[in-house]
Amino acid sequence: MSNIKLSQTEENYLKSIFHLSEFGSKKVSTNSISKILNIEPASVTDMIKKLSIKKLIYHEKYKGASISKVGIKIALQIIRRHRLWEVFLHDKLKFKWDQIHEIAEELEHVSSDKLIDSLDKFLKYPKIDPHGDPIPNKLGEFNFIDKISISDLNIDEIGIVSRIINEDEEFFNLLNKLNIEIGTEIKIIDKIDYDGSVEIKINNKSVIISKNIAENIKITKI
Amino acid sequence: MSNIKLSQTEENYLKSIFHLSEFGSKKVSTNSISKILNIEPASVTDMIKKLSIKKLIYHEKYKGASISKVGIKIALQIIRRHRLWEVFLHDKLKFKWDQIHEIAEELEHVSSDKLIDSLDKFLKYPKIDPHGDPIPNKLGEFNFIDKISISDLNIDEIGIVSRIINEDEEFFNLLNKLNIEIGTEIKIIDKIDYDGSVEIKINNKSVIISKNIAENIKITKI
DNA sequence: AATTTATTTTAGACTTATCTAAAATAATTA
DNA sequence: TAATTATTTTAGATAAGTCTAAAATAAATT
Repeated sequence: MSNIKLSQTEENYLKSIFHLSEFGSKKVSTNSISKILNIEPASVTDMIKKLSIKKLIYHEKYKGASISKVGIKIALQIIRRHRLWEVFLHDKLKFKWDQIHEIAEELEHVSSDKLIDSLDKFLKYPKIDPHGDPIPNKLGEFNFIDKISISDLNIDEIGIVSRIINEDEEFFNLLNKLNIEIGTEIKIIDKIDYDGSVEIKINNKSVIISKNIAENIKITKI
Repeated sequence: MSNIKLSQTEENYLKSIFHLSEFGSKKVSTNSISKILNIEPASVTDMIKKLSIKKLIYHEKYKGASISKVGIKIALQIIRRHRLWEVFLHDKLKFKWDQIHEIAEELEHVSSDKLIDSLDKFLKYPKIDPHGDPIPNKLGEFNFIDKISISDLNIDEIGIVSRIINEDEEFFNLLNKLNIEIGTEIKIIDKIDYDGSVEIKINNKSVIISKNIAENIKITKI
């Protein structure tokens, strides 16, 4: 096993770099890491050096960082832990959808592999977390996520809500009000050219949602 | 609420001081903390100062430390978290009795009160952990623990195993072999004066256990 | 009681993760 | 392309938690 033991801080940087790199496909700037972690760029530079030495990322001065194969593997395990805990908090402890992220941020750093595999089993090997994001298995494999949002559907097309991007409480409340959750069927009634709003039908009721909302709801076309 | 946010390290020191002080009743020496945490006495002195400033313990130079009311309250919450996670690991994730302590040491520092109260509810408000130690409720109240061990019973008396002190794997395996667990009924057949060994009957089978073993098994007399 | 031994504290140093201010480099704009 | 602006890095400082070596105090022994 590649059992490099990382500090919580290193894990957080690595996870952020992985996310910013879009699954390892892009270079990541010092500034973008700085913003996402709310840490000064100078400190980010230090950590970039540290992770480079450990070969979890590659780095050329002034040219941004890219994540290595090993880095990706570790990042996926951290994400696996995070998402499994989210499922636990939501399904078992009955936490609301918008309250789970913060606690999972702490739980994800508990490092026992046996713990995570047992939790996975206990939860019956879930494939997605409560926001619809895929959960990597212990090998780091996962189902690709839906990239189509409500905005991308055409009039009369139908989709199933598969993933919610925004994790805010306000957004949660809004979706609650609209009766939208993972699995909800949505039909496009009209698309308003003026501002990109979309009229949709849910359970035979039709509502108009803004472009921003429509873009934060990913769907699987059927 | 007394929401003083402590670091993991501070929590570990406080918990150790609480345990060493025997529920706040005794003064605790620098050396004893040093030994239990495997940290040099000089470092312990530093932390004692820090916790004193926060009024979680009292300290007079060269005279040992004693834990304050607030310190006890916080220590009990850390213990509550630890023991609830142990129940979760044992009952839900099916971890063996001797494997839960280490993981609970990490989980206990996840700080959300809501998490712990939800976990408590999910586990149906357990009163004891898998070793038989009492779990404080959210107010810090708990049932007093049995202080009698097998060695303290007289011939022909009967007790129910209520608590296992030693948490080693070897001890776990031994108890497994002897068919002893929390709730097992034990009758004293004979006490051997020579070395303090005790002959006991479990499920109608009688065995002789050493003084040391007998002292590591606490019981409730019936 | 004086000496020896043990315990505790102080002093100074190290590591990790952070910061601010300034310097170096890259990117943008005029 | 030269000047300006933005980004990144370096340099030096700080806080938390640890260490070792030495000094101060307390406890035990002769």
